[in-house]
Amino acid sequence: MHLQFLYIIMEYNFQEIEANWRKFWAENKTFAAKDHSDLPKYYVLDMFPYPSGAGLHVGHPLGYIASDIFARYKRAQGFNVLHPMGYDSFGLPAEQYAIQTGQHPRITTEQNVARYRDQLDKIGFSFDWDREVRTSSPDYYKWTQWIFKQLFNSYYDVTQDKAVSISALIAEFEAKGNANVNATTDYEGTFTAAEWNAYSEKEKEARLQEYRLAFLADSWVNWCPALGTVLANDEIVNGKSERGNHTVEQKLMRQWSMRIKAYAERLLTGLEGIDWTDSLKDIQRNWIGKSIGASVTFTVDGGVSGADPRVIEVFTTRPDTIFGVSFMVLAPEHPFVDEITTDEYKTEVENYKASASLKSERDRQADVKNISGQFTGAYAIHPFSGEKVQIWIGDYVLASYGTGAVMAVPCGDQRDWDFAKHFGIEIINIFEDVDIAEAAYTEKEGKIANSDFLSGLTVKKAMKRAIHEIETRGFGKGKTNYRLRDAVFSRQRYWGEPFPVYFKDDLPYLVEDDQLAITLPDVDKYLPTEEGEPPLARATDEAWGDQLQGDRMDYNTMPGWAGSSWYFLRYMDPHNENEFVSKEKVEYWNNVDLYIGGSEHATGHLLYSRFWTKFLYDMGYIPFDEPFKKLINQGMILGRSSFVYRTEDTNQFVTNSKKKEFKTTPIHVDISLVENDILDIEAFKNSREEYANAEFILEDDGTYICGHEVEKMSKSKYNVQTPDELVEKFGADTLRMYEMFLGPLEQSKPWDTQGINGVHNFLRKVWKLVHDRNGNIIVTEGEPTKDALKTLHKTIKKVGDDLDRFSFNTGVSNFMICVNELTDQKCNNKSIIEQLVVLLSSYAPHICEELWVKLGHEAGTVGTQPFPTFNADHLIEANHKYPVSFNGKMRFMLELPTTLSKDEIEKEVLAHETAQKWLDGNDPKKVIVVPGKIVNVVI
RNA sequence: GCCCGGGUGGCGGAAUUGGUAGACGCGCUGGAUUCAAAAUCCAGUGUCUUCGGACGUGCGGGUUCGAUUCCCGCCCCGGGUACCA
Repeated sequence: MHLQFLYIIMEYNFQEIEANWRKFWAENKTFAAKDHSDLPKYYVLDMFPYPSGAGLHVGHPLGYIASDIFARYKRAQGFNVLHPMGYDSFGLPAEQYAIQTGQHPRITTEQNVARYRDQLDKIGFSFDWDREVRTSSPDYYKWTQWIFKQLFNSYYDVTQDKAVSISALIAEFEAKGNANVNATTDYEGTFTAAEWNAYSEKEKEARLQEYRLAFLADSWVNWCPALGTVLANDEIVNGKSERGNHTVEQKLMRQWSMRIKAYAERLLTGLEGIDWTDSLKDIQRNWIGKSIGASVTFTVDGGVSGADPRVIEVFTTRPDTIFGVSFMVLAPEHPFVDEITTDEYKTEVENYKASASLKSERDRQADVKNISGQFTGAYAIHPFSGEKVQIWIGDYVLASYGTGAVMAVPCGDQRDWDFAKHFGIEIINIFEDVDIAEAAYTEKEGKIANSDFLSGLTVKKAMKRAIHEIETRGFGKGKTNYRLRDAVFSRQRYWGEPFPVYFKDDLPYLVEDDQLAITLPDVDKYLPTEEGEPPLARATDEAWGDQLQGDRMDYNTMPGWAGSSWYFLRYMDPHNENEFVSKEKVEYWNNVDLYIGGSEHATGHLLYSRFWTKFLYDMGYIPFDEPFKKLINQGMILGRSSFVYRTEDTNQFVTNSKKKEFKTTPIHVDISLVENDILDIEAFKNSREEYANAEFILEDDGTYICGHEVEKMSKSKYNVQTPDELVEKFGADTLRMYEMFLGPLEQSKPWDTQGINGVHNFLRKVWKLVHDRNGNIIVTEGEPTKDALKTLHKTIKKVGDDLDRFSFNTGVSNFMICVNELTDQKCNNKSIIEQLVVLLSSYAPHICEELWVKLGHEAGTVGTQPFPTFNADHLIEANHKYPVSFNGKMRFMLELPTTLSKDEIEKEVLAHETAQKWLDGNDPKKVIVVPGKIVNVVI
């Protein structure tokens, strides 16, 4: 017994080895990144986690392991690597917990961070922990507030195509009014310098708010009564809140917003220069939703009694089809509807509006197939033909997109076609030689007909000509529309960044820089006030202390994406008290070379951080305008749930193969009670009181076999695998390699612990290359064999190539092949094993550090060894084994010298007896010889 | 509907430029070792087979001496998005 225990220790005592090296790395700050270095820099970043109470499961570290291997690889290649980690520590779960328990979210967050840190440390990451950031720390959010101030103090100058200080705009207003101003704004009117200078302070500020990049506006927001807060569009899934699945309604509120629309075009074109997957770029492109076309005005016939004639503006992507317009449709909510409706149609229109408003956005979408609408009795004048066209209202036109009105071209748009057919409206065909009897013609090809000056032109030319005519005749202008909306930036929550804003006479004023950070005041409860004010309104004057200014502080807090939009910059200079990042450091580290994280952030974090980066670039604070050069989305690791089958209304469980004989309900069973699908019946009985007296119908061999299913890992499915227990059982090196071995990084794949033994055995084999059974070092000095050199260099090449293309799974395979071959060769040669250890150290750092020392080197230096150099000479072979095919089917192998010419190879092959057999006396029609590859004989 | 991915043994997956399909690992089968079990080691493992071979990468076609790989048409799965004018 005692001997056996010793024997195991001698073999590969990963627990002791890993604990020692973790301590060594921490004490020696082995992975500290140097801010000043002659080496080229490389920045490897993970999306920092929100520290939730549930801790990490095996899916979380997948990306961290990949990025860590890559960071270590880059160090070996001679780069000065920045590889930091931190916490996105503001967020709703800690606040919800505070509401339930009264515990301050700061305490909850600190506890969770400690737990995360402990879990992360166990996996042996090479993070530079001295650079840790937490978005909820005042040292950090001081600068989030500072960036907000910069946004508040800026507007977007369209002519210069960049953000500019608002003081330049004020100077222009004072000197010349807004006549020459070309800025992104919601303001459409004009004023002179004299008018501006006569404005009251309140009026001036109201006007400026319409230009600022961070601004206050009454906006329709997604209000979630259950959470007592506003949600961003991407925090809503299918009309319900992403967190908690609560109902969301529309509400008009005074909110902070970010004028991200100003950056729509640059966010789009910037995608071209960065190495992200096509699918992710597509998601962002769709989200920004650029459409090119024209805005065209139609005048309402006869006007409105006692007022100027109403002019309806529409947006169209097909100005070339303008002669196909046979009616117009307004959204039921369009402001002109009541004015233009004739007395004759008043009742019908009112009824239609009422029924449309009852339908929620969701109902409308679900009801796409049903065509509905109502004629208003009014007509508009076609700008070119002068014909009268009917004006309808219909709920297929959305008030929130474009101008809330469309010019309907039934021959060229399927929805318009359906609408016209349904209501028997005329369909004008303006396409040459196209039949539109059955459906609209939506292709952008062919020629336009029946269209005055556009007739005979191709669609492409007609578009240009149409826009030209529209502009010269004053009916409108070429225009580009974006689906992207400005982002609401305030939340009625407690656990977020307070705004550096106070109000005086209801006007917002910024807190001075030297008074930042405005820290969170304590409150008695983490809920909205009785009057529906945010939780910060509960803070007493004492709680605010000397931070209190003006009539009151801003009671909102910033959304989750505020802190995460710039955190990658703070890692470069985490302790700087005077700047968010120093110029010198941001110029050295520059943007992120490799960013790894989930694709669920495609339209949130990844868009907002690009926006802020472009803004900070415009203001001259940073030298780049894209934050993440290369992005990899790691796939999800799915859980493998186990099921037992209970027969209905009993306490009797049926084994998997017999469950069909009964009426059963599948019940999730904790995966820790199951091994290789076999249920530990005693443990199951003990797991819950209700199972104590359970009865079982077993397999014929007396076991209970569980069913299984692959699904998302979650507590409620009892399929969560934590990394901790695996590190305990197999070691961090095994876990790291196994997670990589599961499959391609980007792919979703099921978690299955069965295979982990294979990887663990691999590491034991590595250990055995250096040790005998008693733990003695057995490496030999001297020249390595040719075979060993070939094995090593083949591996150097493959592992290096695999790393360069982020194929971590095949890298692990290649290590296994290498070690299998060296074991077969009985190779214990020191020079070979040393290089293997250096190569392997990025994947399995603990064991490699240990072996490196045992091979006689200084502790902690394996990571700084240069990546082994590949030498192709070792792979040169005298012979090549040719697969010989007949008509493309492989028939036999033939080993031939690599020096042979094509003709000589052909001769040798045809002379071979097996070839003669397949030829069966016939002459080959053709023989294809690819030297060094294959031979194919065609008969 | 539209836009992206993907479909290969019992399972996870490999095949990087059109050149031996199934590397590597798991699982399974048989054997060695053991009082026994675990662990370890060895051999086998795509399907069918009359043991010659035939078939085989979602389905149907095509290009090619040769196709998992390229082209055309379809089916299924995953993700994104949607009366976006």
